[in-house]
Amino acid sequence: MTDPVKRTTSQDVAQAAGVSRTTVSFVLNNRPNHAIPEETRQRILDAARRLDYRPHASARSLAAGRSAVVLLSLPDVPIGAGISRFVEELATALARDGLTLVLHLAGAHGRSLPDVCAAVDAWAVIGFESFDADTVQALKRAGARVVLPAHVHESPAMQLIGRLQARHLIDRGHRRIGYAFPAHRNLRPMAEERLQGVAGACREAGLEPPVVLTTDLEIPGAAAAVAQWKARSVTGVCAFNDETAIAVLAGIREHGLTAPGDLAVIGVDDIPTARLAAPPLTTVYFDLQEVGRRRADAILDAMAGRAVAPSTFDPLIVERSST
Amino acid sequence: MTDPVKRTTSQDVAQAAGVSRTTVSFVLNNRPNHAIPEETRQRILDAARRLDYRPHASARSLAAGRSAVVLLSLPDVPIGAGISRFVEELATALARDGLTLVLHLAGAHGRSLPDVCAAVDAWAVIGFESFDADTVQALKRAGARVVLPAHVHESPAMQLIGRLQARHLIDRGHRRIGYAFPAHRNLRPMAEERLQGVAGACREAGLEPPVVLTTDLEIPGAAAAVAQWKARSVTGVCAFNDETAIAVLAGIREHGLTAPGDLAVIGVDDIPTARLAAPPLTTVYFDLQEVGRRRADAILDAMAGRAVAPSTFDPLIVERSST
DNA sequence: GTGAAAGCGCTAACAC
DNA sequence: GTGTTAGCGCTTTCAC
Repeated sequence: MTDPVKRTTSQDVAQAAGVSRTTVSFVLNNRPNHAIPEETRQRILDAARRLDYRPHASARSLAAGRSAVVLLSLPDVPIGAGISRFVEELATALARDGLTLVLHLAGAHGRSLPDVCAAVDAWAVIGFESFDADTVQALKRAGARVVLPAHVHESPAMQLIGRLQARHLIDRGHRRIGYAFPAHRNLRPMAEERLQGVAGACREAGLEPPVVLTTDLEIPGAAAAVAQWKARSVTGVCAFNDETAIAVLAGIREHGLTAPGDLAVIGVDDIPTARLAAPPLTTVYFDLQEVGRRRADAILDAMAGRAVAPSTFDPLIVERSST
Repeated sequence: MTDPVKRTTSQDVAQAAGVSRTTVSFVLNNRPNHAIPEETRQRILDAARRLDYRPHASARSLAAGRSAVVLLSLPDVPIGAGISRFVEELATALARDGLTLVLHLAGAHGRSLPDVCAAVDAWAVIGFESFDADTVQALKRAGARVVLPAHVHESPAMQLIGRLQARHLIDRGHRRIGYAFPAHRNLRPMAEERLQGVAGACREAGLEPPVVLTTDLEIPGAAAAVAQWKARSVTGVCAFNDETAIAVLAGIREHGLTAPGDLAVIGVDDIPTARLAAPPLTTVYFDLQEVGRRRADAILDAMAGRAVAPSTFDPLIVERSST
């Protein structure tokens, strides 16, 4: 279990190739300045492969003064296919530059992000949400050289989603909009942003502000919200996400009503069960994979000291029968 | 961006406390042998706190010959609340022993697990599924000192889930059982295990083997499966998970039929939308948080060279109206 | 083109 | 009790 399994060191490779460790280092990191003859290069590469040599990460980062680890902080919310693809894309892009991505699940009781950052000696830390200034400072003190939010959940993008939802409803003639706010507290900040977008769209269309009601993921709660919306003549509701939207749909059925006739509802995320809802749920979809790709570029830019391109975002309405 | 922000070193702390680096090291790692006077101890601790000193992880693990990083490999499947809690629990337990947990999302294109293991210089690697012998070897070569599967998705546990589902149906008088197999290929191995359990329960009850049909997450596919089951006089189906079960439910509605009268269905996971389905879905729930806690103990045992306690598992039926 | 040598920040014998 | 010292495995400057 704790057997000290002798690691193969660059010394071993050097010996096997009949050169010095310096030369091995040069070849393996292909340093441009030192023109090493192809013959020697191959000999070293071969030896390394034969011995299954892996540079010791700690030693390497200690000496080089920079690690090759990038840490992504994920919020404590369900990780669906979208985020998975985002992570995948990011990991792949970073791998192309020799960087390795690891994840941290931001949770109440776990280790703090700066702690984790220090523990893995991360060179860059990416957040799915923006970090506040204190966190950024703490991360830098913990050794992170570049810190940046993923921007995915940043205001403009998040607001755009709400805006899109509301506009979809308004375009279909709804004049009184409801908003189904999530009960889960980790979701609040994101929800606030989206709600801003909905409110903005209503304002621009000359409508009253949305009737916002917190909706948990239980039928009774959802049914109560539906009753309220009906009482206040809301005809269409934007839900924070698909789960909340599905709860609203369940609330509608509970009253013996139907969507979209009695109340239209639109979600966000296009989770797999959205299309299986009764009725199939109209929702906003956005390609997190694409976002991941762009984020990776931004990180690479930041790491190279180049200017970071602002991130963009193209959410899309998937129209089904709930609206 | 790449500003070299001088790190505070143990030297700085030593200086501030007026002692040598050795003493600092002893105090901070509270080495038992060297009885250091409380007064000095406090002075050093204070200095460290004041300077916000964090030992450089790479240097530390290089010198100590062991890192404090534990890597958890997560399968490329949606990470729901269950797995999140498992991770939380694990991270918390490990943190109590000074260990830091980071995650790797096993995906097709990302970096391989041994690569990640080497990159973060992980001391232990935990898998959500069992690793094959080759992987274990590769991980050890990559520097992992203890490698162990999380056992969560191991055969006995997974089979138990299927068994439980089938038994629930059989107890309610169903004599012909169907199995809704997931279309997603990453889910196959786990699904095979669960199906084994269902088949076992049928066998024991003297029933014919379950009618297994692959069911994707679209209404047409699910409706087709439902038609088949009806044609083959299946009256109850065990679905691989709740999403698949919800698809089956949608398929049932598509035919103008109802659950459980025309076809009963039972899922696994108790996802939030399970209770919002039409009708609310009966499902198997298991407390991954509890599993995480036990796994953490096992890891600590393994790391301390103690015998690893076998993991156990207590899935539970959440009965709602779909059965 | 290749190698010798000096660290990176820390730990842990071993001396005092 | 505390400090001195020798590395851990690697990178990198500078000399050959």
